[in-house]
Amino acid sequence: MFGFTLDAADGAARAGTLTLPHGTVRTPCFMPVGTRGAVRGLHPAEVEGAGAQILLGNTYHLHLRPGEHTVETLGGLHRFISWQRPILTDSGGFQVFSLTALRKLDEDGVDFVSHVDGSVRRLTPERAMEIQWALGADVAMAFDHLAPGASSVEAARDAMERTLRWLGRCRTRHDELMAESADRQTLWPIIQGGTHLPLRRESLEGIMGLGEWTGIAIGGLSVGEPKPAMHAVLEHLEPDLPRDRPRYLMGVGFPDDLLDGIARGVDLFDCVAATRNGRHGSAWTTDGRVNVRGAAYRLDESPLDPECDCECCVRFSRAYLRHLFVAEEHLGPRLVSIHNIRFLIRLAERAREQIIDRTFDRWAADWRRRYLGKGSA
RNA sequence: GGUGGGGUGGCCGAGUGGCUAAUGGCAGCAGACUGUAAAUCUGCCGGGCUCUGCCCUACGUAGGUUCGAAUCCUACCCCCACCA
Repeated sequence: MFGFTLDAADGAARAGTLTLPHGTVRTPCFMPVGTRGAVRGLHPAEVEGAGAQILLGNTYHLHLRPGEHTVETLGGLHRFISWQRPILTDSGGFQVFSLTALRKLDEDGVDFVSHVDGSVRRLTPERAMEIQWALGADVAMAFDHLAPGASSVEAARDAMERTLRWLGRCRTRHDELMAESADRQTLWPIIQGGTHLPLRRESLEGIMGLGEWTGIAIGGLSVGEPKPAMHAVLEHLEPDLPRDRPRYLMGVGFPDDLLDGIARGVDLFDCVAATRNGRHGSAWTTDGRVNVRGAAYRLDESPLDPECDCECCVRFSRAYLRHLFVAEEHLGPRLVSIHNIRFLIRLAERAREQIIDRTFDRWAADWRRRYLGKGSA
C-alpha cells in the first residue's frame, strides 16, 4: 500500500514512483496546496487538469473549520472535497512558525488563539496525529517546530530537538491509530536544524533511530535563509538519506528551486507561491517572470507562455489576462493560478523525462539560463 | 430675478493667512510574495533639472490686501438648492 520505487537516477537526481492508498505519484512531483480543502479559487477538475497527482491539506486550518469530526462524518477528506487522488496533510507545524504572534509553545504542545473566533486551540503531537487520521490523508506529517531562517545554532537546536521528541510521540500515537487499519495512512518525519549542517545530520540520525519510515521530509527551508544555505543543507543530507524512500522538501518552491532541489535528490515539493503569486498576477514563464498587470501587456495578444499547454495559455491572451486583473474579475487570478500550477507540474514532468534519459544536468542548465534571462534575451 | 451653498492636482474630497506641490480615497505605474491569518502588502504618483537639493507651474478668472494667500477683499464667470 505504501511503496516507493526508484525508476531512474541521474547523478543525485531521481525519478521514482510513489504508491499511496489513493493512487501512485510519479516523481519528481510538485504538489499543489489546498490548505482549507481547496486550492484557492480552483475547481478540483482544474487542479486535475493541470496534472496534479497529489494534493496538500492543512491540519490546523481544517481543524478550525469545518473540524475533523465533520470531515470524518462526511466520509473523510477525499470524499468531502471530491478529490480521489492522494492527499498529504501538513501537521500544523508550519503554523507554529507562521502564526507565532497567535500561539504559545511549551514542551507538550502549542496553544493557538484562533484567528477565526479567538478560541484557544491546542495542538500536540498526539492531537495532530488524531486530526490527520480523522481527515484520512494518505500521508500525515509529523508535528514539528521550525525555526526562522536566520536562527542561531541554539534556537535551531532547540527547535530541532523538540521536533525529534515530538516525533517520538507522533509515532507512538500514529502506531496506535494504525492498529485500526494499517493501510489507511503513513506518517512522515521532518528533518529540522536550520542552516546548521551538524544539526541537520543529528536530526536525520535521530529520525532514523526511531524506526522505519515510508518517506522523509526536509523542513525549515525557504524561510528567510540565503539560497546557498538551503543548497548546502540539501547537499549535506543527500548522501545519508535512504535511497529507497521519497524525499519531500517542504514549502519549496519557485521553478528554479524545483530544479535546484531535484538536482540535489529531492522527489516531492509543495509551495503556495504558484497560487498566491498567481492570484496576485505574477506568472512564471519559460522566459522568466511576468506580472500580467503590467501596462506593457495592454495590447499583447500572445499567450502568457507560448510553450505552455495549460487551460490559460491555450486559450487566452496576455491582454485579456491584464484586463481581468485590472477589472478585478475573479477569472484572472484563477487562470494565472492554473497556469502557475501547470507550469511547476510540467517542469517536474520534464525533469523526470530528462532524468530517465540521463540528460538532466544539461537540460536543467539550459532551462535555468533561459528562465533567468541569461544568454537569451 | 432673489437668497443660500459651492468651484482644490486624471476623478472624488480635506484644508480656511506662513509647518502646502497641498491629508485621504480612487484611478494609474512599479515591486514583493516559498509546508497560505494574503483576491494581500509595499513604493511612486504636477513638470523640469547639474536631483539628500534647486527651479518652474498650480487650488474657477482677473485684480487687490499682506513680508507672505488655496485660505482675506473686490469684480466677473460657472455649478447646485430653494424661492419667485
